[in-house]
Amino acid sequence: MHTIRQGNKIIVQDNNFVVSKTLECGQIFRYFKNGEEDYFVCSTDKRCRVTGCDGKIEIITDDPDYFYNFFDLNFDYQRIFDKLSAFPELSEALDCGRGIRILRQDLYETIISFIISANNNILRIKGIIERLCSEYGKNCGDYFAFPTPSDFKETTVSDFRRLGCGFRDRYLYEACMKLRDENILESLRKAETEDARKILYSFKGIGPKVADCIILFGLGRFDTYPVDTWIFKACKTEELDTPSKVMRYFLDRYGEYAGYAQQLIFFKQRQTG
DNA sequence: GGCCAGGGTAGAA
DNA sequence: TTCTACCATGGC
Repeated sequence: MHTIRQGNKIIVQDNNFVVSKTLECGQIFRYFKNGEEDYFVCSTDKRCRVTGCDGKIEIITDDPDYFYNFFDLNFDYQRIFDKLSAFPELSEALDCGRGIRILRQDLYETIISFIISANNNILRIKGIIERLCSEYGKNCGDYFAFPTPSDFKETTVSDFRRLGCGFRDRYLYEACMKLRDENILESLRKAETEDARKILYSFKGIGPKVADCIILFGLGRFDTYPVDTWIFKACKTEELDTPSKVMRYFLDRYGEYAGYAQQLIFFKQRQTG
């Protein structure tokens, strides 16, 4: 992998980076397709345009430092492919999902987004988040920022309901209150993964699956294995007949790369049913 | 018109 | 600790 920075542009030469797979694998909801391998991506109050394929990607943005970290461009995924190739059951998922990078998303934005994701589908999650941004986020010209905790200061439970959040309305209201205390985010960043799970379980609306998504996408840790309906369908056996058994088994099997293996399986399962 | 979606909570057993 | 009913909403 090789990256070149030129002003407001980052050029990435990497055969293990496919823009469409990275954005459409369910880890992020604020992306907008312009055309083939051509997207706008929003995170917090920042935005970039990502284009390109065949090993050459261009990222155009006013904040190259932010998106260099966001796309985790110091990290070479070849290492993970080599490690996971040792597991024969992953060979198809590795072929299918090659090119997915795990984005280093903003922790607070990830917490809110994945509370919304519970028992929901990706299309609707995107719609809810866009309505939250346009109603409460800062106007940045031709897009809206993700609302900060203080932007939500006067948002009521019924406001969340009105914007289509459903039964998650009170979870979001309470989470916004808690997250106005910056110390929680710092505690999460400093905590060991198992302790981070416990902190996240103290939020109403966050259980095992959502917590592991937040730790994977918001803290960038791969010692996670979020089990949603797709993963459960793909992984269940006679012995592994509950989500918690699936989670424990594959956390142990794939270890420090479990989160990435999970993402490959999720992607393949959604492609092929 | 039921079924399903990046599930979780509360209460019961 | 594990089982069950229930929770809003929109696309299919």
